[in-house]
Amino acid sequence: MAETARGTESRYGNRPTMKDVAARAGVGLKTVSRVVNGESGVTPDTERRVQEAIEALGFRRNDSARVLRKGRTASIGLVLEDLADPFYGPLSRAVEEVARAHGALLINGSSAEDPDREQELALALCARRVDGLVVIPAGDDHRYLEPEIKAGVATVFVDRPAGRIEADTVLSDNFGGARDGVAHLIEHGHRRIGFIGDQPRIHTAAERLRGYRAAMEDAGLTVDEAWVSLGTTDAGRVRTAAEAMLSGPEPVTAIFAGNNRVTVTVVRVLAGLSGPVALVGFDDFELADLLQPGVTVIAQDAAALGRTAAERLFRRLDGGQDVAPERIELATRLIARGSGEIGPAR
Amino acid sequence: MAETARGTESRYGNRPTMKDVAARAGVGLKTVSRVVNGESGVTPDTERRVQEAIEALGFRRNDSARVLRKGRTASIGLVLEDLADPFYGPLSRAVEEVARAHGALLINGSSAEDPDREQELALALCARRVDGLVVIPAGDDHRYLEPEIKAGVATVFVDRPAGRIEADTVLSDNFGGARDGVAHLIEHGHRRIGFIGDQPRIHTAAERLRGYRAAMEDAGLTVDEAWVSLGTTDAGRVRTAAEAMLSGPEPVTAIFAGNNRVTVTVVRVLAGLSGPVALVGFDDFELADLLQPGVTVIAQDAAALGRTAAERLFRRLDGGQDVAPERIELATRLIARGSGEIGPAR
DNA sequence: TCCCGGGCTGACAACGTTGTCTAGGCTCTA
DNA sequence: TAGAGCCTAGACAACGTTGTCAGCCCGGGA
Repeated sequence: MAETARGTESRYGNRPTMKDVAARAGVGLKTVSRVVNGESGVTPDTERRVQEAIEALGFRRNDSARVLRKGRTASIGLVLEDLADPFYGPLSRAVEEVARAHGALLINGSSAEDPDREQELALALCARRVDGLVVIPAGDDHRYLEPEIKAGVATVFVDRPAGRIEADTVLSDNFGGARDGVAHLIEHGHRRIGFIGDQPRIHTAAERLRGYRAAMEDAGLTVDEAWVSLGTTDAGRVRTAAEAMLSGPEPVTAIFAGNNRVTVTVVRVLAGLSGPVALVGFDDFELADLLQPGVTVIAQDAAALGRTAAERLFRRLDGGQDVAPERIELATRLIARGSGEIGPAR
Repeated sequence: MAETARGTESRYGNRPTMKDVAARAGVGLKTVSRVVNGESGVTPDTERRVQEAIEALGFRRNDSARVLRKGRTASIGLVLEDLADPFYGPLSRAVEEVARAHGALLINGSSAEDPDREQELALALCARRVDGLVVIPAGDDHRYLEPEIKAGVATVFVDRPAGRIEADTVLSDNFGGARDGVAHLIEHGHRRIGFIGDQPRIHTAAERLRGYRAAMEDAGLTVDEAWVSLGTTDAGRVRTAAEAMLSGPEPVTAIFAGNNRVTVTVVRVLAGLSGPVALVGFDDFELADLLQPGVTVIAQDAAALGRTAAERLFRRLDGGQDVAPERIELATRLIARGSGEIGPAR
């Protein structure tokens, strides 16, 4: 009825652009841009007219176009193993907080521990032109990221080191933590100690196993290979492994569990047993203190890992493109709660 | 030394574009586009030349530009309360899986239970032109999303309903679940039952309280307002509340905990007590079965909430823009483990 | 009165990609 | 052998925004 000549004023699925706003406010395109971005040099009266048009049309700036023009997306990517794993929640959250403090958005995805999926995800994030990337590696060859890093994508690896490329890395002291945990069991009189861990191709698993062996060796103990079990961390596999090393003529009297999932399964197995078996687990978990007995753990600080990595990333973005890659290792902490202090049955 | 006339071949921070690839391969721009997108109509020989140029330059398509041209981003946003909360991990993961199945990327952010931050985040996601939005509301007024929804952003609310707008919503049966849980305690002989919940402005908290009151009323019991405590779910507040209702001349003999964080804190309080107090908590949590006694809970299926919401969202994106908003309510399930079956002390 | 300077404003190109359209070369058939 | 038809390839505009630059208008000083 009124002026229909104006064009596509917000047809369904057809969002208004600055051009529409400009037309409606009777100003130039660039003036709208100035108002939207809070730049100076616009008369209060003009600004008001533009604001009204924005309001009326429900305009929102298209950041894709903006990114295209400006080159930076103000977003970073996070590739982790599984968001549903309680270890990664706090880590992810910490990264997000740092990103937020730098005005960036976090895009994340789960690799499900699959190297191909990790690569697919990381490259998809690069295609969105994230400014930086935090990666918890699933694979062990990251040369596919080389062109991206060279092109300026700040990249930091967390929890596990990058494979076959130089890059910033933030790790926990997996070796030292495991060694301390096993030493703790040895101190309490154990000689036959089992180790149940994740697949050996995973760096953390390998390091923790190394720590186990080192502690045993330091104490002059020989490891019976029947005490060592590596593989997936699903409950069935872990249960079988635990039951195997707890039975037989020379059963282990203590178990070192290689990560939180393993620990929980082992707790369940031990709960069905009569005799006392000692347990120390890598990774702390909620309620560990409320179990009977409380579960002694090697705690790593997931939030600190995330925070450290993200801060490193933004330091690189804020100028320091050419600093040499660094490897940062965070200490672990033994939290004694009882399960590690059980002496061996005689 | 050789041909420098070619231009900016991948200067640091200056990524190669299709134009660069085209120049290097000696073909037209559009041909590169065809190869990159796997379109047909390119000679094997030409394709090989282009692939080599891509490889050599480390080219990767700029999705920002692509999005700008095509209109769809193949990404959806998730606004939730806190990624570090174990309840949201599986939910987020479920949304991600559905998104992945539809070839979309998930961008998520935490509102930290702050309505302003929720709005800021949701609108930032809209500015990135996500195709859809899954929101776990922190605020109770979502009219700010109206222009976005009208413009075609498929939006689904989860866990709590949208405020003051019509939109798809996926909820648990908070009222029914709480009523069942409290009825369970009443069945086991309790008459004085406490309720510790989240802030009443949060929909789930209000519904659960309503369920509590309904169960009490159904059983002909009067609620002493000293038994009801609502507020933040930090451990200090909850501990104080629990201790208050457990002391005095007429202490409660059972507690219904309004969510997982409350439950855990209450478990800790009860662990320090001598007398038996019954407990039922809303939300299941890992290891609930391993505590002594096992904790009886009302379980909701976080993954199903996320999956249902995401599927609804994509159904809307894949054509059904104009279906009327729907409210889907998922059933809860009482899992009896012992703590709810304790009879009242006499 | 004229000129100069400063403050607002808008025209225009560019960012990197994709859709459309046209040109050219080839094969196949009559 | 000529024409039709198909297949490959490239030129060009457009997506929505921002940086650059030039023009306009107004007030003040000479």
